[in-house]
Amino acid sequence: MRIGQLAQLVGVETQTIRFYEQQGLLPPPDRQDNGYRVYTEKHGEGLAFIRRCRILGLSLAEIHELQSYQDDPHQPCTAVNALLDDHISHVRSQITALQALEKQLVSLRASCNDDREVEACGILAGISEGNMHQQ
Amino acid sequence: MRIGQLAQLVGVETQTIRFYEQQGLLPPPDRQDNGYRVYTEKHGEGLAFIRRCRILGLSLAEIHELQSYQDDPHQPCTAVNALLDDHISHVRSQITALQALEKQLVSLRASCNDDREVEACGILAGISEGNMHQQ
DNA sequence: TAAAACTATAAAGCTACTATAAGGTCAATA
DNA sequence: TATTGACCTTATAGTAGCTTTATAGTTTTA
Ligand SMILES: [Zn+2]
Ligand SMILES: [Zn+2]
Ligand SMILES: [Zn+2]
Ligand SMILES: [Zn+2]
Repeated sequence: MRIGQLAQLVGVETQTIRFYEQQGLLPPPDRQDNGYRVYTEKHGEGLAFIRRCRILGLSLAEIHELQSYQDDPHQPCTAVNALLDDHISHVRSQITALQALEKQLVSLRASCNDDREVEACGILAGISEGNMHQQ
Repeated sequence: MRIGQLAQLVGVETQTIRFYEQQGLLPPPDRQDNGYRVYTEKHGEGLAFIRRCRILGLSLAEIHELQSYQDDPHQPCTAVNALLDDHISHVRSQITALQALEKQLVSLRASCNDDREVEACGILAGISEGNMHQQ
């Protein structure tokens, strides 16, 4: 299987596959005589794993960590679970921060209607005066 | 006022100030004979404005846009209000996406306890098998 | 006077790709 | 046979918003 086929199979661009290889997330495949990469089914599984992790918002570093656990299958999986717990709390704190931000933005938006000049814009005034609620 | 004092006043690093100048967000200040930048109060206000915008999650491009409106104070402020509306909807869609992600992560987390080997980890199995709910 | 603290520029690093450039390989076609 | 087109290769730069590093000159302080 060449790189283009693998890319289409998993739904990724070819450059992304080379990038993962370069980052050490995908093992370097064999090459044909002409230098073309040749992939096996295992590479497909590895790449799909990476992509599903990315969809879950895991960083490449976190994925690398998960892969290192997979290489040691008889260890307890405590670290895997902890990694996910950490990630969940990251996501939750992002949500909290964005919700606070939304509140600020909505209240700022309420300080202006559409019938003013820039000079009198309640939004610009609100930002300039710095009367923003601290989070 | 030199760059270090301005930085301390606004709570920014000196490099950040130079960066904003380079990006065209802060007007280039006068220089002393030795080349040191000399800032006025206006620069302080401008920098504080940028920082408050950043706290509100506005991009440098959005800030630049706001500044261009400020340069034309007798235009109607419709564009300012629209910019904020757009930004609010960006933030809201981020929140929605993250909440969906959190759900997925929590359900994945529930598929494992702490007393397994990596081989049998419900989380790694869940990711590998790809039985993830589509968003 | 010499060290500490400050300033300057330029360039690289961070994340996770994406895009571009310049070129080699291969099968099918005119 | 020449050439088109689709595919592959590497290397390099761009994205956002800084932060870090390197190297060097200046001012302040001990
Ligand atoms: Zn994470
Ligand atoms: Zn307005
Ligand atoms: Zn925005
Ligand atoms: Zn587990």
